[in-house]
Amino acid sequence: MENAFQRSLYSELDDLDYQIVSFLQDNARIPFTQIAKELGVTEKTVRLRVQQMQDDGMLSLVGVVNPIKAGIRVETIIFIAVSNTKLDDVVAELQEIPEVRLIVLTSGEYQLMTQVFTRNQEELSSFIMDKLNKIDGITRTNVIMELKVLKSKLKFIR
Amino acid sequence: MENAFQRSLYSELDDLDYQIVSFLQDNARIPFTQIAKELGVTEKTVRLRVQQMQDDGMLSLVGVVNPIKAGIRVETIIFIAVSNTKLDDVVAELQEIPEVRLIVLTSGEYQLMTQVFTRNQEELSSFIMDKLNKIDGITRTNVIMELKVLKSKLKFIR
DNA sequence: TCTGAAAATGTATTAAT
DNA sequence: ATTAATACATTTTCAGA
Repeated sequence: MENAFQRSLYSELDDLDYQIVSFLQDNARIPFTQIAKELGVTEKTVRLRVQQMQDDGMLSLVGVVNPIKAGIRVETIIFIAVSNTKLDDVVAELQEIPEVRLIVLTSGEYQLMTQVFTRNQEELSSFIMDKLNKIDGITRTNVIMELKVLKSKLKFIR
Repeated sequence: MENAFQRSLYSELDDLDYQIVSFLQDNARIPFTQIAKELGVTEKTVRLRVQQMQDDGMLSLVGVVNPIKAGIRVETIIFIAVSNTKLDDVVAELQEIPEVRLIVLTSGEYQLMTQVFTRNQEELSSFIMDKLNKIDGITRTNVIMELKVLKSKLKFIR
């Protein structure tokens, strides 16, 4: 019998993978048997595909905590310019700071973009004064407040 | 008998919630019975807490696809300045564009920060030329390439 | 806490490339 | 020859009361 789910030469995920993923994106704990029934394959097949995708690092099934609900009221983007010879050191220091959720090396006038979560303004100001400003090698920063998230498409669509 | 898991006055999540969450952050499909055994509570308690946290919007159990593995090779941050009267319209248009993963209203010289995912440079340039530049009301943009993610702490830690 | 129903797991087998 | 899908038996988990 013909297999309706052809694995593409060019994509790492085939039709079946995508369909399985689309269920799991909504609910990571949906029973494999239910996915299997909806897609007309066996539960074992679904389980195998999910396992493979996880092993390949394509798919993660994770619990995510809403930072707002967990008391994070202030989210900021801080761009950081660094003297070139100190970049590694600065990154190493930033990596140790819990308020720093994200560090990205970027093009443009600042080498680093960071996202910083704090419970309130006071925590932000003490982060900047007591931690950020004490790191050697930082030449300039640009603090941008996140006022409101207007769109967030976490789900991957082909 | 005293309850070892005190619900804090200041946090919406108590100790038990955090411990449950820390298991689910690693593996959203871990059996509740296993969490229960590790924490010395009943499976029912774990199930109830997870249900409550999900109902309250604190916790989501989701499948996440690694964009790199799914063919996304170019990630950019695009800051967008908009004439004030057109902000809503611009946001509405951006919301319809699939390459735009994230839109945040920000302080600073640009009102909007967006994150844009494309498969390659060509897709990025056609996004900018054919979509972004055709939106009425945008006065200035600043395109920043994400070169490398150096830290990404998705997990919430108290 | 208990219990039937549902789901997940493990093994062996078959099919496809 | 290797990889994936299926069938089925067993164990575990789930979701009520």
